[in-house]
Amino acid sequence: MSQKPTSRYVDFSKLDKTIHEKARLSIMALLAAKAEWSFQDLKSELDMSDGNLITHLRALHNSDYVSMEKDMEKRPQSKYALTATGRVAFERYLEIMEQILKMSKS
Amino acid sequence: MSQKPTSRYVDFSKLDKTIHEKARLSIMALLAAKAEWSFQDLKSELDMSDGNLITHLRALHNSDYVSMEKDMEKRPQSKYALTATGRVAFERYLEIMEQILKMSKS
DNA sequence: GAATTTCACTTTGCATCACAAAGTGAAAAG
DNA sequence: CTTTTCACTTTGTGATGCAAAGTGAAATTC
Repeated sequence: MSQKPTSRYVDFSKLDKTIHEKARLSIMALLAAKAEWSFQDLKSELDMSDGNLITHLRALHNSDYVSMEKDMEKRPQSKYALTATGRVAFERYLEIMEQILKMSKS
Repeated sequence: MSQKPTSRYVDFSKLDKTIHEKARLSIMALLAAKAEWSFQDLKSELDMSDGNLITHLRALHNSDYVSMEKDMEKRPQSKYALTATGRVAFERYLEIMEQILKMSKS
């Protein structure tokens, strides 16, 4: 069933495309470093437009990597966090990236 | 002149976009690991179409990251390698990626 | 030596996608 | 009650990743 033969090098195809995109990698890294972020904090930290940020957050949410929690009691203030799935996927991404680093340095 | 304020986190905007793209990152990593590659070897290692591969190689060449050397004596057999510029840019990319790894793991 | 294959491309075309700008609706602030 | 803030949504555009098919020259096969 698996068609790609193993090589001496890293299998780059395993690099999760959803995570690899720069903007989303940034978001994932921030969410991994601090548990919960508001939309506003992510926005000012990453310096992205509303539309762009929400689009990437939605993409990550659709992959079940990020949870969106709307706090409806206080004015619309959403909280974003990694899901368990997201954490696992991100760790996997980091592992492969680390292999690339190792391979590239030697 | 520089408008973006420094934050506690990694400055993701410094991640070289030309290198970050998956296909080109793969190429750069392979060229960093082994000095010279033929078109054919890159192609079979990365499992990419001709058009796709040459496009990415050309993009890297246009940024002066990769040298293309046509060996005209023997049938068209091109050799690809990192330029000095390319090596520096790639090392810089790896440094930033390493910061992201560190930050994400703690 | 004619036909086929290999190689390193080029061209074309499509579909995805990043991104910005402007709009929306509700709540809070003034 | 008007304005601002917040968390979005909608729309539009340009870039770009990628495959498929073509090209031309050299090497190989017959």
